[in-house]
Amino acid sequence: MATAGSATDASLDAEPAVGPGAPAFRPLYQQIKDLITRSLQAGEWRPGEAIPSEMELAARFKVSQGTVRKAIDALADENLVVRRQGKGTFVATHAEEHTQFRFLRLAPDDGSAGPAARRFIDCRRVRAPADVARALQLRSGDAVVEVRRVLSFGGRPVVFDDLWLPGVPFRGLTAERLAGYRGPMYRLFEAEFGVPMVRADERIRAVAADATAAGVLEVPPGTPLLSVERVSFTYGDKPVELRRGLYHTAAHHYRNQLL
Amino acid sequence: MATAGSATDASLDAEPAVGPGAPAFRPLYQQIKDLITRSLQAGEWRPGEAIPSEMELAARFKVSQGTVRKAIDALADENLVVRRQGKGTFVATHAEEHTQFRFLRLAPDDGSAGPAARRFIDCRRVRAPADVARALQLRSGDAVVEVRRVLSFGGRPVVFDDLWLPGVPFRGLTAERLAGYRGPMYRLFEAEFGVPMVRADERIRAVAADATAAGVLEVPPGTPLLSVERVSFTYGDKPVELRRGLYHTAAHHYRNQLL
DNA sequence: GAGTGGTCTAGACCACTGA
DNA sequence: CAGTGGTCTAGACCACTCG
Repeated sequence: MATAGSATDASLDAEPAVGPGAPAFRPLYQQIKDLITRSLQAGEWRPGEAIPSEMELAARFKVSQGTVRKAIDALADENLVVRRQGKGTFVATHAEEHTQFRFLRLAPDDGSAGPAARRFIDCRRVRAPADVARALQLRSGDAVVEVRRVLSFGGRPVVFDDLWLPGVPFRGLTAERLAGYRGPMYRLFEAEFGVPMVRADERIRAVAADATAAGVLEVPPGTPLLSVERVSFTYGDKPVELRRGLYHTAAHHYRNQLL
Repeated sequence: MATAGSATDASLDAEPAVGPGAPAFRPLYQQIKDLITRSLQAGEWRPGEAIPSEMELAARFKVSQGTVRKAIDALADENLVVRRQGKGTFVATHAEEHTQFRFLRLAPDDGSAGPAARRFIDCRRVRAPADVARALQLRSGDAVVEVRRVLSFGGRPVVFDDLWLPGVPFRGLTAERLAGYRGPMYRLFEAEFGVPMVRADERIRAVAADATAAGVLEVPPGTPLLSVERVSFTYGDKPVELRRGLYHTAAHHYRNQLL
C-alpha cells in the first residue's frame, strides 16, 4: 500500500496531490507525526502517560509499524515523547528531570551539584507591556501573570528570574501556589495548567547589575551578570512564557554544547 | 543473517559475546557507525568528498542497506556527514557554512547580517600554560600555537578571541597564512592541517573588560562582556582547540535553542 | 536513464519490562 | 509469560540529480 485511503479520526493525503499549487511531497511518517502531535496538543494523553503502542497506532492510522516508528522517532528527537524499551512510549514531562536540567543550563564551576533553593518575590496579574505582548503574541494591555523569583545554590543567590505568562491559561496562578509546590516550576505549569514547555529560544548577553538585581543577588551594583532572555513554547510553536533571567556567574557558568 | 561473520577491513562482533565481563549488547549499526567513523578519522575520505554509496558500504560490511542507513543517519545527526538526495553522502566541511554559522552563535540584535571583518593580532608558538595543557590533553610546556584575533561587524569590533592549538598538527600555522586565507578559519584548519572541528563545549559567563579587552573592543574598561570558553574536538573526542572569546553584546547576542 | 538517497512495507527475531 | 520497543533484513517503489 503506497497511499493510505483514510484513517479513523483524521485525514492523510488521499492522493499524491500534484496540483498546480504544488504542495510538494509530504512523507507519510511526517503526516503521522503531525497527527500524533495534534493528539498531544489536544491532551489525548497527558505528560507522563503512555501513548498507544506502535502496533496500535499502526492499526489506527492504517500504516505499517515501521512508518509509525519513524514518526515516533522524530517526536523523540524533539523531546516531545520518551521511549522506554519494554514499557512503552511516554509523553515527555518535567516531572523527573532531576530538578534543574534540560532548561536551566547553569552549572557550578566545580562539580558540586547542590540542590537549588527557591524564593518567590512576587506573583501578580498585570497588563502586558508592549515587548511582553509581542513576545507572547498577545495584544498590549492583555492580562499576563508576572512572577519574580530567586534561585540560590549553597545559600548564595545566583539566579534572578522575571517572567511573564499569558493570563488566560494561567488564571489562578498565585504566589502561594508557587511556593507550596514541590518540584520544578515547569512541572507545575504542565500538571496544573495544562501547558507543557516543549522548546525555548534564548538570547544571552552581558549586562551590569542595576540596583534591584544587585540587591537581590547580593553583589555590588555594576557587577557583570549574564542576561538570559528566554521565550518558551508549547506544542503548536505557541509562545507561552517570556523570561528574563540574570545569572551571577562568579562560581557558575552557562554550559552549551555545539555540534 | 543475525550476526555478521567478518568484514573486509575490520571486525564486527563474531559472536553475541555474553562473557562474564558482560560487554552488553552492541547493535550492528553502531558497530558499522564506528567503522565509518574510523575511516573518517583515518582520512579515507576528506571533508567535502563523498563517501561510498549505501549499497557499496552494505556490500563492504556484508550487512543490509537498511543497517548502513541507520549508521549513516546517526553520523548525520552528529553532523559528521551530510546527506544529499540524488547525489550522495559527503563528509561534513566548514567550507560553505555561510561564513559565521554553526560555531559562532552570535547574532545581531536586528536582523542585519553584515559580513565579518577579521584582524589578526598575533600568532606565536609558545609553551602551553598549565590550564591550556590540561584542556588540550598535553603536558605543561608542550609547544602550542596561540592566535589572537578580532572580528568586526559593520566596522565595530565585537569579538576578541584568544585561542590555542596543539603545536604538532599545527606546525606551520603563521599570521600570514591566517591573514591570507579566504573563508572560515576552521576551513583552513581542516583543509591545510587535516584537523576538522566536529564538536565543541562552551562555558559562558559575564566578566568586566580589562584594559586589553577594552582597548581591542573599543569600550570603557569594566564594560560587561560575554566570556565564552570553548574546547573544540575532532573525530575521536580529541580536544584540538581551546578558545577564550570575549563578546561585546551591546548590539549582538548569543543565541541558543533549547529542546 | 542510471545512480543516489528517501520512503514504505512485511516479517523475523532480540532485549527489556513487569505481572 | 505476553507485550513493549529495538534491530535487521529484503525488496519495492519514489524523489532527486546529472549527464
